[in-house]
Amino acid sequence: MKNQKEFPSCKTCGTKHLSVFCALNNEQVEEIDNSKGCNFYNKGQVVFHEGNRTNGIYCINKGKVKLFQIGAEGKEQIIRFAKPGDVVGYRALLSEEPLSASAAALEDDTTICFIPRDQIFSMITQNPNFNFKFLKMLSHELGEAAKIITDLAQKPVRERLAETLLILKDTFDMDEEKNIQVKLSREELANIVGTATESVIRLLSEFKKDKLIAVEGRNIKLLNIPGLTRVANVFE
Amino acid sequence: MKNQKEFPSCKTCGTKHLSVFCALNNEQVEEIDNSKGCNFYNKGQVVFHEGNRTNGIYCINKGKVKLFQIGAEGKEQIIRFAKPGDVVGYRALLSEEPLSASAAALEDDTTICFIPRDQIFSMITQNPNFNFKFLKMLSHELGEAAKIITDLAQKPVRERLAETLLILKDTFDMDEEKNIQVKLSREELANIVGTATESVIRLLSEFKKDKLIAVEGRNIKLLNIPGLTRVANVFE
DNA sequence: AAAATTAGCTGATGAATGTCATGTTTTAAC
DNA sequence: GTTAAAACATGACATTCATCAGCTAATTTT
Repeated sequence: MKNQKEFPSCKTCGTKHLSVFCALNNEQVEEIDNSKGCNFYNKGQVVFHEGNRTNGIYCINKGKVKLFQIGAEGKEQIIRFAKPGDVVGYRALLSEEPLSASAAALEDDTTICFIPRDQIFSMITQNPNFNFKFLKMLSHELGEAAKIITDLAQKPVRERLAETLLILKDTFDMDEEKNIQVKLSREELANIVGTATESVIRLLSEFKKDKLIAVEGRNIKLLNIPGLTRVANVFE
Repeated sequence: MKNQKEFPSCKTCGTKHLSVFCALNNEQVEEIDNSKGCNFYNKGQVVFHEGNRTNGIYCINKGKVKLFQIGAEGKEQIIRFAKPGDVVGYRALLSEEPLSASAAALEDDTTICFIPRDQIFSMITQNPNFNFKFLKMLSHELGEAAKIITDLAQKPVRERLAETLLILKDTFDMDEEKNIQVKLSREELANIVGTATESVIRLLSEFKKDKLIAVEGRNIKLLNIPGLTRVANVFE
């Protein structure tokens, strides 16, 4: 029963003010809290499977999650990441389509709440602010997806890897020593960039040689962010 | 004043039942009709520019439109197409971000209505069905974008071109003789697939040699759809 | 602790595909 | 109708990058 005491409550959830749920009033938070379920995942464990139906949305309370599709040759393609306060599974719920991606925990003790469909739909209908949060989140994501499409279609692997490192930095932040606060395998990096694991390994060494980054195992330190930005060929 | 007589009315618009606007009642259609504007575009003319702000959404009444971003080397990347009944510009409006893509007419006499922001927002708030149409449209588009990302990251050019032809068929239909009902330059095809114009030219000849398609100028006839599907390596 | 598995690394090689050059055809402009 | 411009086509070549093989280091399992 050790996990029992860590079972989170929406009322005291520190991620609330960062998430879509910040649009809810106390009464509505109470309602979510009563209807939600919560699960704990170790690194690598799958939260939901691409192709299945979902009956609610998942809210990350603790830990990190990757969203990925399995492509033509059974290869994983990482589409997106989620951290505390982020929700996943909402795309499938709102489109009433099967899940377009699988989700897996990136860390041990990843804690994820599940809010059933009916609560979400009723809040969307009742609370226009909550509704607009979803419209905004979806349309923002769609814009991000379009950028990724253009980059994948036009930029070479080297630039895409540099950009991926910068995106990971923006998503998960750095500590005081400029370490990106997420640990990914070379293979996972390759599955974001859309390249082979060996190419990631070689390019990381190049970046290291050029003093753009420092690497210790899965720990990546961004030594020269303007330099990386130049490599990534990012203007805006 | 020749165009005047072709100025469309929402009340009689044949595309209404196909579009998000099918969720509106007569009174609301009337309101949209009174507030909307309408413009005519010739082939190549730009409807809106990436990076600008939008103050409403665009509804295609007649003709075809491409949505594209300009990538790193100034190269066009086509993100999506729109045909009568489709709306464009809604992503930027709902996210309150600048337009993430430009839109240009693919045919002469393309007719596009503009519905101002306030009407859209007030209908979303008033009419839950209309609201859910947008949620569904956005989340569906997001799913499509994820598929495209995985394909761009993992499939070779040959497969992507075959898949593009099949997607164009699904989007714009074929006539009785299996001609895809949209005319694109080789360069535009390249800008969907994410490849060089020369590669598209070569691969189209290969498909032609393999009796998968017939080509006459910009007219592409799909002779063997199961064959193309196999080349595209599409399962679902 | 030993064995086995997984992850990381490096070099060699070849295939896919982008680039460049050039010519031809089609379309648009005058 | 002639000229100019754009689109299409093809060959030669260069480059990027994936694949394969083999090896070492780090984890995990037994």
